[in-house]
Formats: sequence, C-alpha cells, structure tokens
Amino acid sequence: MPELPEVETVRTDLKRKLLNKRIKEVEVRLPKIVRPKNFAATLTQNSFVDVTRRGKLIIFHLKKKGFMLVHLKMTGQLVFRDHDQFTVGGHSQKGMGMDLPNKYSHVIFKFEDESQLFFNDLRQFGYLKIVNQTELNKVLAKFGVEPLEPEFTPEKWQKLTENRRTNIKAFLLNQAVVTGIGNIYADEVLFASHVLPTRTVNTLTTREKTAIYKNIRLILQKAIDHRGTTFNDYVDGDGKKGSFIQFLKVFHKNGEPCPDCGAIIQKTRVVGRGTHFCKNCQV
DNA sequence: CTTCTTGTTACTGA
DNA sequence: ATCAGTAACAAGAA
Repeated sequence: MPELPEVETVRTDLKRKLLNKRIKEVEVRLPKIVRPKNFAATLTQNSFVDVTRRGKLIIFHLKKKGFMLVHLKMTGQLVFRDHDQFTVGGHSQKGMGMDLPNKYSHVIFKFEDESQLFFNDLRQFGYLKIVNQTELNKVLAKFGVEPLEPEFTPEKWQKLTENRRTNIKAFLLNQAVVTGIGNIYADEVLFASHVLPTRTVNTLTTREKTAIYKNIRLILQKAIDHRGTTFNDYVDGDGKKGSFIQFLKVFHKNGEPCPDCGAIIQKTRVVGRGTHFCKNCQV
C-alpha cells in the first residue's frame, strides 16, 4: 500500500529520470483510469518540468500549462524504463524485476529518447488526471499538514489534537489532519508510542501525544531511508521493492510474539481497517 | 462459493 | 458549520 514513504520514493526516482524529456506518445489502454478525455493529447509533445508530492498524491508539473496528478491508491505503480532496460535486440530482457508492459499496464508514456513510463494497477483504483492551477489549488486545500515538513511543529500537533473525540487510529488516517499516513504506518506509530489504536484523541496525555508526534516523523523518515514497505504490489520508480518490511513490529504480525515483550500481537478491526497491536505494550 | 484486502469519498446523522 | 461513523468502490488471492 503506497503511503507517504512509498510515494516519496517513487517521486524522487521519477524526478531524477524523466524531467524535461519530450513526450512522443501516450498510450491509454484503460480510459477510465485517466481524466479528462483529452488526457493523451494534452501530454503529447509536452514534458514534465518538476515532480512534487502532497500526501500520497504525486504532482507532475507540465511545461505547457497545467499538472498531471497521479494517485496510486492501493496497487498502483509508476515504473520507468530506459530504452536499454526493456529491450535488447528486440527481445524483452529478463532479470530486471518485471517484464513491461504487462496486463496491468493501463497507461504508457513514450519519450523521445525511447524511454518509457508505465502506470500499472492491479485493482484499478488509482488514477491519472490533468488539472489547471485553479483545480490543483482546490484539491490541495483539503490536505492537512505535511508531517516531515518544518511546518509540522509540536505546537501545531497539540492544537490539532485538541477537542477531538474520534479514536487515534482514525485520526492518523484522516488526510485532512496529517497527510500521508496509511494503515501500515498508523499501526507502527501507535505501537512505538505505546498507545492503543482505540484510544480517544482528547483523552491522550501530553506525554502520549508527544510520543506520537515524534514517532510519526521518525518512522516515516526511516521508511523513506529504506525506500518504503513492499508487501505485494508496491515498487519504486525502477520496479524494485522497498525494504522497510524488515523493520515492521506489529503490522501483519498477528499471532506472532511482540518484539518488545513477547505477548502475542492481536489483530482487530478499527474504522473498518485491519489493526494490529500489543495489548501488553500499548495502553 | 465466501471472505479478506485499503485509500478515499459520498452520505448520513449529530 | 463542523465533526464523526459507515458503506461503497474494485478485483484478485486464498
């Protein structure tokens, strides 16, 4: 599941590779994935001059007016292939991680230097959308604070958590509060902070709130350093898996012993999501 | 066959 | 107005 660390990894990978390459052709194999109807025509002969991110949303800045927004949702991938990476003598090269395009390649960008960018999505939840500046502003207005930016201060966190009567898991998943946290990192942050996912936000002590604040920053940054978490589908801009899975302490560990105390990790459902915790370490 | 998976949003109700 | 809670979406794995 691409969350902030995974999306950030893809963003930096792609920014390094495809800036200012002229787009020769865009092949849309599954039209419902893109918007608006003139998606391919808008991009043809255009180029990307910057790649930025807000929460889990990737923003490609177009040379000729506008932006392309890409959301990977659960199983989306953006994989770049240089010319010599996917064909050798006309044959698909093996051992590169994945052969592309595959049956989940719904949009293919072809650049003038014969490199390609593939948008793959098994569940077809993701999307690519061209917007203008006004539309972009409207979309970004709904996003909460970026947890790794300087604007996310302890004071701001204390203010955000005042008078909230929802549980802390739902609060961490709420993109209008803090952007970029999904199911994996919500569970990991709460375990590291010794707080149960079902705790109501306004009953948390200052000490607990501070622990959550610090762990959001620590864990997201460490996950970026390890290029994200790959369970099934997530890959970086090269089609390679992230390695943060080895640092997960509770997510998908139900039935296994807690790494801190040895108690069995529990799994329940909170706000409709699989939620993992140690009933001994978290209160 | 049923159940499970998650990011986001529409919708409902307080 | 603001906040909270839930269903729905999609499609494949088990």
